[in-house]
Amino acid sequence: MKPKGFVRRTRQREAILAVLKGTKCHPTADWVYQEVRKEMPHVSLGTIYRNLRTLSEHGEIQELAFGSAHSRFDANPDNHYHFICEECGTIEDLEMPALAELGKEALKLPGYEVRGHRLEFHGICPHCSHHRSDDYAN
Amino acid sequence: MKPKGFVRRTRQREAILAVLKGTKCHPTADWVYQEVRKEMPHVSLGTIYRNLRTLSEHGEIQELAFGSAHSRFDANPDNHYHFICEECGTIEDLEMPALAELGKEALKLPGYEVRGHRLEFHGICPHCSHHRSDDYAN
DNA sequence: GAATAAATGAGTAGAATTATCAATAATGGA
DNA sequence: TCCATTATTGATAATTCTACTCATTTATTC
Ligand SMILES: [Mn+2]
Ligand SMILES: [Mn+2]
Ligand SMILES: [Zn+2]
Ligand SMILES: [Zn+2]
Repeated sequence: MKPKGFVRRTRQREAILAVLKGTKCHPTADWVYQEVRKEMPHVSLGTIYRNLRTLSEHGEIQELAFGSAHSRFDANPDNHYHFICEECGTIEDLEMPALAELGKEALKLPGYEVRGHRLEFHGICPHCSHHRSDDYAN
Repeated sequence: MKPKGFVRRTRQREAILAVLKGTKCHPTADWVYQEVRKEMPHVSLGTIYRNLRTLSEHGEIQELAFGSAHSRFDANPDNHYHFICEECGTIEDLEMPALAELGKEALKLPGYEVRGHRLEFHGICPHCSHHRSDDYAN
């Protein structure tokens, strides 16, 4: 029987994945669009966005973004680390002290001038974890 | 004598900074806008964006964003770290192995389910570093 | 108080991303 | 091979976030 909600294999999706696998440049959606268009001139930009999301939801690629795309601001200008909830998007400070060794580790790269680093953890916050167990109780 | 290019102290900027200092929630520009409006109903959204940028350029606050706002995509779904150039925005993979201890460190937080972490270094890439010394040569 | 120019408010513009929906095409079964 | 189903597409409109414009206001120094 035909499963409901399965993922189809389309020429467009294959092309997008191939383009992404063929570069090391961590491209934007639009860059991928321009590349795919060379082989498939009628492809739609919406298709690119849709597939990039689908692919990353299925763990075939990853999206590098800060949570929900738009900027967040922090009154504390000193480097510190954050926990971001995948469910509700809240961002919380971690008490963990900034790791000086991390900077030194990366300084080994010849020619690179490392000025700082950012570390963030993601997962489920206690609040959302609660809600989830409520759901299972139904 | 009046210096040129100095930063003025305005009611709006003070209010924005006060709002930001008064929360731990890492708000968006719009959230700050709604808050400031309660005390200052005629404040403009443009003023909020302008000041948030000014304040972070002067190191009084920090902006949490992924480089140039829009998403980048990566064909490699496994966790690995990146170097981001502040000048040209290029993102490069680091050979550094993912640090397992980091996850364990954060797992100490009770109630949090840590699923992963992201680490990125920022600074100046060799290419831009070159250009910069060219500039000084003039 | 007057001169200066930084900053504001109101509106417009742009860029990135998402939503809509009729048409298309991938899939598994007959 | 043909069919029914429905995930996916292409084209376009709509949103959303952020930057820009410019006349007016206002903080700052003298
Ligand atoms: Mn913080
Ligand atoms: Mn990468
Ligand atoms: Zn949560
Ligand atoms: Zn660079």
